[in-house]
Amino acid sequence: MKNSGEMQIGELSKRTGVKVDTIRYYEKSGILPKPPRTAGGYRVYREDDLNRLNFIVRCRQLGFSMRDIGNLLELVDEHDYTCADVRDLTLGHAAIVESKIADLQRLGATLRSIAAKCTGSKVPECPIIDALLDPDTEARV
Amino acid sequence: MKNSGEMQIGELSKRTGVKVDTIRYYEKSGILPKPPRTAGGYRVYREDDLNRLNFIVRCRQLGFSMRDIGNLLELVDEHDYTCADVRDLTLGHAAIVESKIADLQRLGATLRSIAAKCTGSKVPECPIIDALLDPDTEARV
DNA sequence: CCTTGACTCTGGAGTCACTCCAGGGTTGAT
DNA sequence: ATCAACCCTGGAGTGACTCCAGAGTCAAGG
Repeated sequence: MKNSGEMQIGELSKRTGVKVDTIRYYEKSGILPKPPRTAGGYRVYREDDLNRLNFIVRCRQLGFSMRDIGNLLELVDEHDYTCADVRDLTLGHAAIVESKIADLQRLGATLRSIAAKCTGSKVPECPIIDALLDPDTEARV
Repeated sequence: MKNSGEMQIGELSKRTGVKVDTIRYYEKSGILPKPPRTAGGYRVYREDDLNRLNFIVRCRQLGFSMRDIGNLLELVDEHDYTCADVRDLTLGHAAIVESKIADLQRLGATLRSIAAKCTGSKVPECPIIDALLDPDTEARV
């Protein structure tokens, strides 16, 4: 691609770190627009697509679902969002993240406490197995 | 089921909180043994199955994958595990949990910091969107 | 004996967010 | 002319379920 901002899917992939297959998947899912094609049927992307894809990547890294991202992009595309809409989405997501952290912390504590009971010996009586078999083990997540 | 420990799938489901479909899925996946059937083809379960299923539930709640659980149960079934084997599996899993927690904590901090920039006003310029569009936002997970 | 309703069966499809593959076409350089 | 490196499509696979349609089973009531 000689032209300034134009590239094909491989370069877009390299510049965003998103796999080629995944880019096509995003297109099929509707969060990336269908790009124009060359005579040979190759997709042609521009800087805009690069930015949009980077946006998607960042959202995914932050744990937003594709549905969330779709909503976000729809708002952006329509220039019809309020900042409050977006903040709500973000804070709602942050709350989910918090509770996941709490769950995992309880989980980690349980795992460590049952592992700590283990002597590492070769006997077939294992406190970990026992703990897992015991209905009273605190293992609520 | 008049007999002491015998029950069919619905009761097993109620007593473990595992959906009927999921129990059948566990059977198909090989971590629950194929139970005997009545003349009519209904699965018949006993207390043993209840215990095993509770074990599975507890492991799943602790975040073990079905593959892990399969390995664990294989060891148990063969009476051929050492306590150290099991501890290794548990601690390996605990390490993964720790790193997930760290990831989520970074994630939560990023979400809160970008949401904090938001005024909630109705203007279409949104600091959250800007932050997401900005390639320098620290959003590594 | 018949019907009703609650239960169960199987096989298959759907979910999410990709990932991989086979079997082919395009492009640019040698 | 041929070669490697790219690109295309459609379909299948992942994990851990969940849901469904359409059919069969069983116990109780009329």
